[in-house]
Amino acid sequence: MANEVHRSLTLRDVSEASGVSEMTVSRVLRNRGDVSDRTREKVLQAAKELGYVPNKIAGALASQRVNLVAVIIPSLSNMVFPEVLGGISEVLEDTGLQPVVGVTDYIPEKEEKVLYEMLSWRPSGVIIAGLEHTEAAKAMMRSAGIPVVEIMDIDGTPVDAAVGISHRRAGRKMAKQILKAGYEKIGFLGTKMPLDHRARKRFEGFTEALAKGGVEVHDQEFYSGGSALAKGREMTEMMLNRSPDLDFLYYSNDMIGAGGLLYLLDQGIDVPGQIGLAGFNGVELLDGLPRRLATMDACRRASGRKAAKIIAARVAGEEAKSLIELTPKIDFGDTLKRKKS
Amino acid sequence: MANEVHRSLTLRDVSEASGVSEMTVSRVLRNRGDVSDRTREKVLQAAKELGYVPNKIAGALASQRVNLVAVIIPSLSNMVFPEVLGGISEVLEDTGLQPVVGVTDYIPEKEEKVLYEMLSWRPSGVIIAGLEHTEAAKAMMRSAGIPVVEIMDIDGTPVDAAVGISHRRAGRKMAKQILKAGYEKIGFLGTKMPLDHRARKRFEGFTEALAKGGVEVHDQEFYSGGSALAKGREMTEMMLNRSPDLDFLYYSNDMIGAGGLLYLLDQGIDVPGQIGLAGFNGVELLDGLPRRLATMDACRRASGRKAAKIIAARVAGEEAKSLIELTPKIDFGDTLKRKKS
DNA sequence: CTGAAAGCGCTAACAA
DNA sequence: TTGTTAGCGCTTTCAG
Repeated sequence: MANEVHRSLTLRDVSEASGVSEMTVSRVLRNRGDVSDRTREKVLQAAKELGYVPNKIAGALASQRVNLVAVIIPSLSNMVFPEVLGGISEVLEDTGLQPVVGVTDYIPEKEEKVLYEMLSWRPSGVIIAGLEHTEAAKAMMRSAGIPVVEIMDIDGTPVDAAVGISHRRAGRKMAKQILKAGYEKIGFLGTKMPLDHRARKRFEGFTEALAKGGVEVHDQEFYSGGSALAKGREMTEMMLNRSPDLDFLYYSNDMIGAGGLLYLLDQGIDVPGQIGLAGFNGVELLDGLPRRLATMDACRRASGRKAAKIIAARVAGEEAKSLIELTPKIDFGDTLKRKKS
Repeated sequence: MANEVHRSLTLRDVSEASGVSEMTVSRVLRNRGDVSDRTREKVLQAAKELGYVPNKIAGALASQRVNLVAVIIPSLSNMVFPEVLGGISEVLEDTGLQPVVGVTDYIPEKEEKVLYEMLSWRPSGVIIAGLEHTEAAKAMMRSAGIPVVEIMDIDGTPVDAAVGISHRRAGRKMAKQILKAGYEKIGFLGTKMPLDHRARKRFEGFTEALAKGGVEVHDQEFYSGGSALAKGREMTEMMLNRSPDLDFLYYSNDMIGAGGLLYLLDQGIDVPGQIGLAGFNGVELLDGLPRRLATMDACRRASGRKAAKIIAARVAGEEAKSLIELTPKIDFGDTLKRKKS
């Protein structure tokens, strides 16, 4: 007993214990087909007593069906992604599908590897962040023969379906509001991540719309690593020392924006009178700060939900819309003047 | 072509395309056994051209080996858990094992379900948060015949192996420091989560150590839902209105502690002179706040790493220590006096 | 170094 | 309502 090699229980064990054929046991355990109440009882009883756990590997191989949805995201520590995941889980919960998460750390090669790894388990669908992937990755997704939804961005060409906001448009929108409020000397602070395409697109849209208003970004600063809040503080200090005449700071995310806000408040600077601020994301996390940072919500939960719905529909053999643009709303918070000064 | 039903490529397709037996193709693709360079070339070439992705389901069924490790945690939005995951991934990365995450939302029944679901994929090991599980869950883990590591807590009896800190001891330790610094009227603020056993144990240890010093918790308050930062602010305000004579506030996590800190600073209260504060966790996220909150680090990354190492060792057939207690360090920050006042 | 045969544990399809 | 038969796509084992 003690030294016995471990062997999982099989249908056969349950079959023998209950005196019912393997096939019928299988039917009971899956709630498929008609089985008499008496037989069902016997089977359930035996399965429970033995502590039988079905082997999905064998099941999947035999049925050619896997109830898994591959979800591939850049990071878990960004807060953004857990929320997307929440939306996905919420919808998948009552479809019999299950999300399985893979993380890429914003590295295309890792994304490719993770994708390959996940596809080798033959999931029923893929939800993947962004529209930028290696050629090999795109090829894999195209030839996998399963629904693929790219989320959180729609500025580009999806492999199959896409759900998300236009970051370019988001950048433009914020720029317009800033100009409208009368700010003129604008600084930008962001992450040093050439591979964060969404941040890049926001920045592009932002500068483009400023340009249309005859304004250009006056100073900019990028960071990498470390605590975002602390970095926001430092960068803001550096930038204002260098360019004391700035009247607006646009941050590529709310965390560094919050750091900047705390710094300015420390310094006794009038926000948004003397300097206005805006971030991006709508992070609920920050709700308790002394002022609410102006921001724009990226529709994370909704993205997750809609993407999951597309997958679920397609898996069920239904048609589903394949391009959904969500519209982020600006939240002026307390750090962006609302009218021309 | 267009209406063709999708069928994944198989070893057989590669075999035919390369003119090499399926068996040899399999060997090449897994780097197993000796294969001549020429054959290898042909196979690799064919596989690449076809875009073959191996079917791990079939592979796992045939080999009775699955390179997956089930990781079961209460939540992804808690920040704590992504860090643990980081530690796990870091170690598993070079072992050929892959973490697969399941989330329980702190609900025992959901934990049981998630566990069942994951075990049905026959993973090579389980890493699960906490020591409290339903009887059924414990039974499943015991009879799965794979290594199981319970993490983030060691106050209890593990099913198999355990890695983590003693939350009871952590609570005691903080209480002692608070008393030592001379605080006497102490309030506690936490989450209303009867199922967060670790927070509960910290609280128990805390009150116990205070009692030894002849002090008891003077006031307490619990919250649920909402932004932790904002809640910390509100709760602190409420509590101080109710009990203005408090001289120390102990929070069950850093986020609400930070909210409290911001509130006190707003009010112009002298921290830590008039009121001292402490939280729990050592959240790097908060580094940019005006003051550093006193806290205690929960060794999250280390827990993940050690747990993964135990799994990896056991999977490799090696012995591995099965109870590892990590020791959290107090960080006094700027909100806890260091000597008797 | 390469190949053929036998199954992994389950389910689809059909038969009784 | 229940049982039988034949695989699913791969790897193990053993034979060349």
